[in-house]
Amino acid sequence: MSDKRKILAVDDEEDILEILSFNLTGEGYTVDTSISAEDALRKNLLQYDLFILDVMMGQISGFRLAEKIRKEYSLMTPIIFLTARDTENDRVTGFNLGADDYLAKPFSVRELIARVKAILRRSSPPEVTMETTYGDFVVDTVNSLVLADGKVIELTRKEYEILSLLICNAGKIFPRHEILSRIWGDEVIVTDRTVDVTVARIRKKMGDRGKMIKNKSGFGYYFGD
Amino acid sequence: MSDKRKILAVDDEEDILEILSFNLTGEGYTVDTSISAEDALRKNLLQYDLFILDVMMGQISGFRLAEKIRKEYSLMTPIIFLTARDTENDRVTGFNLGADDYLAKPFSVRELIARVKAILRRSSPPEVTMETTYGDFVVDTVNSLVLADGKVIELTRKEYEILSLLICNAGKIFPRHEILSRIWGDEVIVTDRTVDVTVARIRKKMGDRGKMIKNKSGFGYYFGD
DNA sequence: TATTTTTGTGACATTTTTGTGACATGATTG
DNA sequence: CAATCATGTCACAAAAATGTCACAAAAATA
Repeated sequence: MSDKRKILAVDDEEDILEILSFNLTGEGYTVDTSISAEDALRKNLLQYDLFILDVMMGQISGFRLAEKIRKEYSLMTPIIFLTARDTENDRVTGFNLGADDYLAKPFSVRELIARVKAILRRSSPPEVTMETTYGDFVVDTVNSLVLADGKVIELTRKEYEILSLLICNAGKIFPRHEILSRIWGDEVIVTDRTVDVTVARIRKKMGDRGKMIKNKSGFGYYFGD
Repeated sequence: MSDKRKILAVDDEEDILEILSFNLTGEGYTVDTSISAEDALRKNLLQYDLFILDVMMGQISGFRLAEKIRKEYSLMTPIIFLTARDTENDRVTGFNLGADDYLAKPFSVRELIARVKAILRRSSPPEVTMETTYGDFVVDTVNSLVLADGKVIELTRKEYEILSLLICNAGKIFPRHEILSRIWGDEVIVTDRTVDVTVARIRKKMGDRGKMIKNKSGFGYYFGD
């Protein structure tokens, strides 16, 4: 996997695609384009680091496509919606889907690039490291596994994400809202306490080693011994 | 200096302020509130990272207040306008002032949070490792730690916030009410003496170095040797 | 669709932190 | 050098944060 960021732009206007492609390629990104949502769905969507979706397209709207992407592919991959409409309703739908940003047509190229950069900068850098080790713990980010002393700890999705986050940043304290934001995403609203319960479950599955997930009252959780 | 984002909400409805404060605090932001524009102008507006302004308020409207903020304080600090009216005209006025967003009442808490997050994320570099040093003291604002001679001083939340405030502004004297306002926020009602007790606790945990937190009788606390 | 697994929530127990009153000590003012 | 006010200290109360469990809701799977 190259460390170049890959973007998929979907719009039913050839011109727009060209503008996007030309300018973002110029910034050093790899850009693929699709003239329709259907077309986009034929691609391997896992490969992209960012989606730019037009809201109004033929059969399947940008929102519907986003829904599909979130549901069937990466939950965290950022999305920028392009829209001419600026009604309250559209905005809300976008945010609830987990959109990271909105861009109203006609947009300035400058603004577009700024947004893309901002978003990609904060979304995690391309996976160079596939294994992180701490003590006798190994986090295998390729297979989404955490091993303790060579043995796999059976974790569910959320459990894995939290534990790997903590181990990969051992020592660093993560406040609840930070964990929520990173694992659940910014738009999903779940109680803070959900984190506690999930951590409790992880600890249980870790048996004795569960103690290594520490809590600093008032600050958050961290990993260490 | 904390890396927590500070928000000032201004609305003439007590209820709205409470909703804003409660929900945004829950997301990890520090929230101050003002019941009027006049009240808001009495605060140090430079400290905030985001303003949420009601458009329709008593003497001075949200727009006027925004104008003042832009003119006399930060030009770049984002503003979210709350408004019941949703006419084309208002929108334009708002955006011309440099408003970053609009939120029509009644708004959904979910949407509010999504907007705030989106705006704040955009407006600032995430996690720049910030370390302030004074003598052999180091304040690590990313991990919320204070180190003395390389060793971590175990502090609770409030303790940490006070100590880091003092160290990061070593030499500057902070009157009690200033500390209260900064750490506890403006609405909370706790005795001045609480500060004393907390300082005492910090001093104890610092052992010998506790002496470095000085008090100037009648003025307040400061850090130095 | 039915079944199983995962995730989210409320209720309650436990632990940690924070706040307060009472009193001691020290500083400031006239 | 009183008288007064500000600060230090302690023990305990109140509140907040965290841990834990049982169960409901939602999602994944068969």
